[in-house]
Amino acid sequence: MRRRSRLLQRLEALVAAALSELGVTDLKGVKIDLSPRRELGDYATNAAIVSARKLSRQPLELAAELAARVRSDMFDRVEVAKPGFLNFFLNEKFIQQSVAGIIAQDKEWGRGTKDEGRILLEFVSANPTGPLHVGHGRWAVVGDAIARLLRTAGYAVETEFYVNNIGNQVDKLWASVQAARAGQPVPENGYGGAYIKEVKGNSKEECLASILSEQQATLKQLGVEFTRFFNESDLHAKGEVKEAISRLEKNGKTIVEEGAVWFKSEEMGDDKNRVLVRADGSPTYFAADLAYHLDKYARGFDRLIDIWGTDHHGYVKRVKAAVEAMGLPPEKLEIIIGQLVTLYRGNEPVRMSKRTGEMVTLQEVLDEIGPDATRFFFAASDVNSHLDFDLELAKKQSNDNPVFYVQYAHARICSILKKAGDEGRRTRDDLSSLNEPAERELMLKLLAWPDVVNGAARLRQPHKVTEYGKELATVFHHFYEKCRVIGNPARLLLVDASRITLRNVLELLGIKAPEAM
RNA sequence: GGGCCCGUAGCUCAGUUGGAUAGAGCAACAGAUUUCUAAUCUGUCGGUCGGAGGUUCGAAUCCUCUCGGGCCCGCCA
Repeated sequence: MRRRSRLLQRLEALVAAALSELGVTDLKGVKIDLSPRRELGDYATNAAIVSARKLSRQPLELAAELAARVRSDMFDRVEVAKPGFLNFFLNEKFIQQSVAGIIAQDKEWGRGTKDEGRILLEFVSANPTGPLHVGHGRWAVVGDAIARLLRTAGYAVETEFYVNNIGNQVDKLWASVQAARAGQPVPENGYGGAYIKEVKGNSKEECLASILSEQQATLKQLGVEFTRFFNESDLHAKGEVKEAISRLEKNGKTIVEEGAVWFKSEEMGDDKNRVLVRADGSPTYFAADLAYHLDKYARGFDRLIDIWGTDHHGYVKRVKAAVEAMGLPPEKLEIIIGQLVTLYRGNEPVRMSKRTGEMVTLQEVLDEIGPDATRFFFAASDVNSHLDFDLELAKKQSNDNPVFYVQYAHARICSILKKAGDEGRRTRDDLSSLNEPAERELMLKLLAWPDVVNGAARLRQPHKVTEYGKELATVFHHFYEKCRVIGNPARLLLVDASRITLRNVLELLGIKAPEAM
């Protein structure tokens, strides 16, 4: 059973009980949701429509019977509508009491139960061969927002950044740095970016450390902190790469051909077999990555989540196959594939390549539009969608960017509460005077917050939170225009509940909730 | 050739475990401030949900085909 708000849980229980009285115990397909329009009530269920067929009954008739059996002081009335929907009209008192509960819960408002399990979330994992670019920014923001989302939903989450600190790429980096210092041209397949000349350090290791530390500084400025940075070299040092390969060998999943050791992924649905150990005896990136996953599994998490760019999507099948072949449960591993970011300057796409050196760094974007707008912008779109990031627009919009709209609502609230002073601190739980449409809309929107958190966490979609933030700000601003607050204790309580909810929304997104703007 | 993702208003995007009349921001136009923050609000304009079939009481959402765009198919990482 999905975790839901108390409000929805209660409605579900009522509907389930009524259905059960009519002989329906199968709840498959039965949904309870917010009504699309207020004339249709506050919440609605398709229970009668879905169940009618199982009973060979007319939906409208069944709906009428259900409506007669659903009785609660939660709502004033239940109406039956067209195809067979049941529309619930919530009782004012119930809504008001629920809103009063928000203030009591404060920072806990919207949080799930604490014991949902342990999750390891890996994201960004950029190579330490150059500055983070805009694409990394998307994963940094989305990954961090998902981590916060899952924590809010009740999971214990650790976040990890995998550092590929050995191998061809880093050798090429060092060669490129040396060439640049000697005034020589960029080596074959080397790195030609302008930053190469700036890299500090007198050894390969020092260069890597200096690049990594710049990446970390950028991430910190963005407000993204990792539980740990995990070095690929540690896997080799601890013998885990050999361990991963020998596990596959032991399970008969390898074959030696042309001098190389291959993982027999073809027989597990992959297009072809994959090399684990090259003919020269060195392990591939793939082998190290398997060791990394072996290590993650050994650490006892309930679930492992990786966020990868779509350019790695073909890699999913072979990693899952290998995990299974190592004798580990593949269903614990969840891989989120996100679409890439295309950078525009006006109508002109900006090509990004470390090789040619033409790129826009995450640091530059941060310096230009700031962490709050950067975070909101990246968190606001579905990772399944390709993102066109227009630098000029992002900069230009900085004054009517949605993030400021949401923050402004919070600042406005704080201003009101400050002005109300002592009056605002006179906490009375009597909200019974809140009966105007604008007040009701605001209260209902506030009460939806726990379900927004649950839904967004379950689907790993932080953009649902930004959407909710925009909606809540809109409803609040509307309320503000209609209803004078100061001098009305009940409204002050409602405003405080709005403040708490907005703050929790922004907190969940890692965006500041300013008290003044 | 095979695979994954996307296609919704002029622009950027929400809306998919199938629900009722498809939404918002920006842009454009017209308004609102003796009143708690105008970074706000109200109204107008704007749609063959890429296209064609199919399933269903019901499709932007699911299936098939098709068109368009992005990405992948290394003994690179």
